[in-house]
Amino acid sequence: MKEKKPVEEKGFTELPNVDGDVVLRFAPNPSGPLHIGHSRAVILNNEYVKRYGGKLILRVEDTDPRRVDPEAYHMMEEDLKWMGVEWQEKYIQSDRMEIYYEYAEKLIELGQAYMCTCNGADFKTLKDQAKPCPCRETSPEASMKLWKEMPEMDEGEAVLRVKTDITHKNPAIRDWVAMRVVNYEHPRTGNKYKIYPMMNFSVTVDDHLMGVTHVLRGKDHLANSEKQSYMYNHFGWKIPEFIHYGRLKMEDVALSTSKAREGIDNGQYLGWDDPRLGTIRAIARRGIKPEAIKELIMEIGPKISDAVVSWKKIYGLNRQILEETSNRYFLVDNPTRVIIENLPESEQKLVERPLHPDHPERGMRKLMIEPELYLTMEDITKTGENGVIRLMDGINLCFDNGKTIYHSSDLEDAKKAKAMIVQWVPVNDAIEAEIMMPDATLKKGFIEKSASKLLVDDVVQLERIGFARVDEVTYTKIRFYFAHK
RNA sequence: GCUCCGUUGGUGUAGUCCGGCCAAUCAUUUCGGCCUUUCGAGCCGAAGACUCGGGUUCGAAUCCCGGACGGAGCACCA
Repeated sequence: MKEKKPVEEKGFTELPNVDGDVVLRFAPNPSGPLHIGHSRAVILNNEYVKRYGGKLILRVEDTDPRRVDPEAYHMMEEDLKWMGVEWQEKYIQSDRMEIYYEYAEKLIELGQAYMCTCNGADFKTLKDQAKPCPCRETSPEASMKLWKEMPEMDEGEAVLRVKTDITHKNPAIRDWVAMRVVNYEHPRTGNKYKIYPMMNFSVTVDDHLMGVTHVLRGKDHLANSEKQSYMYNHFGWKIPEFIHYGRLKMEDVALSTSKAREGIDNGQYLGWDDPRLGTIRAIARRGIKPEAIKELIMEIGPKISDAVVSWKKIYGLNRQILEETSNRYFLVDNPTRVIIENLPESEQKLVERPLHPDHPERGMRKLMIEPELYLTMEDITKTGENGVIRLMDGINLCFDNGKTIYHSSDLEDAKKAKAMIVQWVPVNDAIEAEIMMPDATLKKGFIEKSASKLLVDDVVQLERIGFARVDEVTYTKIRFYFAHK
């Protein structure tokens, strides 16, 4: 038995200022299914909760009705479950509108938020010069009055702003928007609400109310963390630890949800689980195991610099898992049917090969050497007219003028002739098979009979081809999704 | 342009806070060899890095200054 490698912790460093249990949250915007870029936040949060104890909150941030895909709510949960993530509490922000209104009013009363009726461009001009707009002087009473009138307003007529420091050296931080009017039907709440909180506002209220101790978020939120700090201070709330991780980029994969959606809509991609996409469901369908993703993220950790991950890296991690669990089968792709002219009766024998070379206890596969066999076209071509080819655990063949001729049966003969040793499938009981490749091309061929026992989601190693996940099994055909070599 | 942040082999990481034990860790990758009737695994070996320039210091990957490169933000998105 091989020893299982210990889980490398590497970049998975300690969280700062942990005092007992931690409360963490994963807070996605429901705009589509999760992709591998999300896995950094997902895995890190989940693993830190496991390490320190405490709880993980799933919070769906759907406060922009225009950016909500109703399908995403359940797709995201499916993806999280596939990744083995367990959350103890779940909130949906569109259920919490009244809470946000309540805190907006409190902030107005504190004089730390004001209704601003400037148009965006005017405000920006002033802001960029570190000058307050006239609305900043609005009294809490007057702001409150305007706030109450806000549901009657149109988009853009007024916003609620949180006071920060109008001279802050980073213009992005200056007096940010907390609430705005949105005239758009929300997939969950319909037209019940017109005033929606901005992410910075709802996040701050929720993180405080939910007792979040550590906020793990992408470094694109660096400025937001600073914006939010002002609001924490206005309320006298304790600021959680903010940890910003860098972006996770995948080689050759467009991760953006909007681009994927576009491609799906125009028929370029097969769906959210198209093998070319970087979505969690696409990766899952290809037979990548959640443990491989977890190990990847654990190695990268929560550091702020970006990480560029190659598929090879993921394949390597996945292979360590699959190698142990995957049974072996012969599949012949791009098949050519050969008829062996002079196959001796004595050589028409049963060949047995283990399902897994390291685990004989899993049993054997049985294939009959018969005159009619499928071989891969490329193997025949490479062998050529003068070469010898060996059927794995079987016999040696050569080709002459388009004919296939029995050569010998001893392995030594094959070695002497420098024969390729190839997989083969008897025509007699071959099962039709196809493999969906990572570039979404389809390979067709035949697989040996013993594969008929395979079940959907099994991952096997197709000898000399690579690892593949069983995607669909029918009476006449087995479809695989290719994982990697 | 402005504001912030980052930069260790092909890739990912350790080390950077608290300078010396770092001629730099581990993994993956690539290339050899052994083993093996596939691939993979295993074993052995090899390749390959501190962004650059100054400064401080007896001594710098580590501290300071400057440049380069890269990234993020500069929304009534999250």
